[in-house]
Amino acid sequence: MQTPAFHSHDHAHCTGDVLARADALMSERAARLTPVRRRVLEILLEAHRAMGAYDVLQRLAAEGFGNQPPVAYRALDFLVEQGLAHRIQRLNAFTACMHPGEAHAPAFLICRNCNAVAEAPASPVLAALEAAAGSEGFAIERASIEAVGLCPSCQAAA
Amino acid sequence: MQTPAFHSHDHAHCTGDVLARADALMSERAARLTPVRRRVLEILLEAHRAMGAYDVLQRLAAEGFGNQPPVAYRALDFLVEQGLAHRIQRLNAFTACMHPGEAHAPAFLICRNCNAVAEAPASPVLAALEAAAGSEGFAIERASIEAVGLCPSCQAAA
DNA sequence: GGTATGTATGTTATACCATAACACGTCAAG
DNA sequence: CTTGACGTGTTATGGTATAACATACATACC
Repeated sequence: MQTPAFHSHDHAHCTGDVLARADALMSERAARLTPVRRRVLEILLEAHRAMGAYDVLQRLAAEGFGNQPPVAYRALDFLVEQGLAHRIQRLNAFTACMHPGEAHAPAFLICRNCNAVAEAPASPVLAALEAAAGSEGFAIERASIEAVGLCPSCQAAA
Repeated sequence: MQTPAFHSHDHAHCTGDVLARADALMSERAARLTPVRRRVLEILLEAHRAMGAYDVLQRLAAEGFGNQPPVAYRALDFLVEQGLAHRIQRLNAFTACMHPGEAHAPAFLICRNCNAVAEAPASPVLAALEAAAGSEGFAIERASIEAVGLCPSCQAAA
């Protein structure tokens, strides 16, 4: 599977697909995809774009879950730890991972016009970064690679 | 000049050197390195690590400058625009650029133990990222590449 | 079944990060 | 000497994130 990218796609299908794989992954590990956590993942998948913690929280509260920040942050942190979601530093926001389970070093392409976020294949990027870090004697544990620019649609519009 | 890295170095020298080059750059352009801005740059250089805006503000206030957040943020934003400082998204913090003027795509190595931050040469990383983005039709304007891990000293200590 | 233990959720309170909007001062151009 | 651009100071507010504690729920073990 290539990256989901900015192009149109069968959204219901990709959402269901990811959820199913999330369930499978959580059984494999000893992790529990509780109602709040599952719902947060669904919300992220439905939105299909980066959402702030407080946006997620609002949705949760409207559905009878707790309405205090920690409720959202805990679920989001869990999803990030489990590789089911990613945090976009640049936007102080979160987005569902579109191919959970696969080992992947995420690189994000953020459109500054429409705010869409795509995951790009980042292995070569990571390799280059490892090389640069290695020559400094630095041991990388996690990396975040985020690019801001214009997605294809917004380039066309301009 | 290679990256400053995590190793010991003549700190007074690198600070003075960068300041001198900042002055030169500001004359070239039509930009003004006013007292507040210059002082903020000095503070960042002296600290030689990432500092939050409020940390900088505290220092400024103690020296008779304004003590409200915008004072710090405006100076910091100016320095970032001019390429004299960088924002570290991961830390909500700022750090002085160690080689201003030189075209450079910054990649940051952040030690999770001692919080030191080094700039690593990122051209290859950037190239790989451009390639990945290009295949999606995405046009990169700015990128932030940040790695969290352990610096050499903290690896040795562990 | 009952109970202990760990984990998840809910809630209060607070800390931290960032910017909008307006007032005042200064300096150079006209 | 006035106008306009820019920089700084200040008030107020908005957005992001977490510490700390209380409660509930699940599972495993007796």
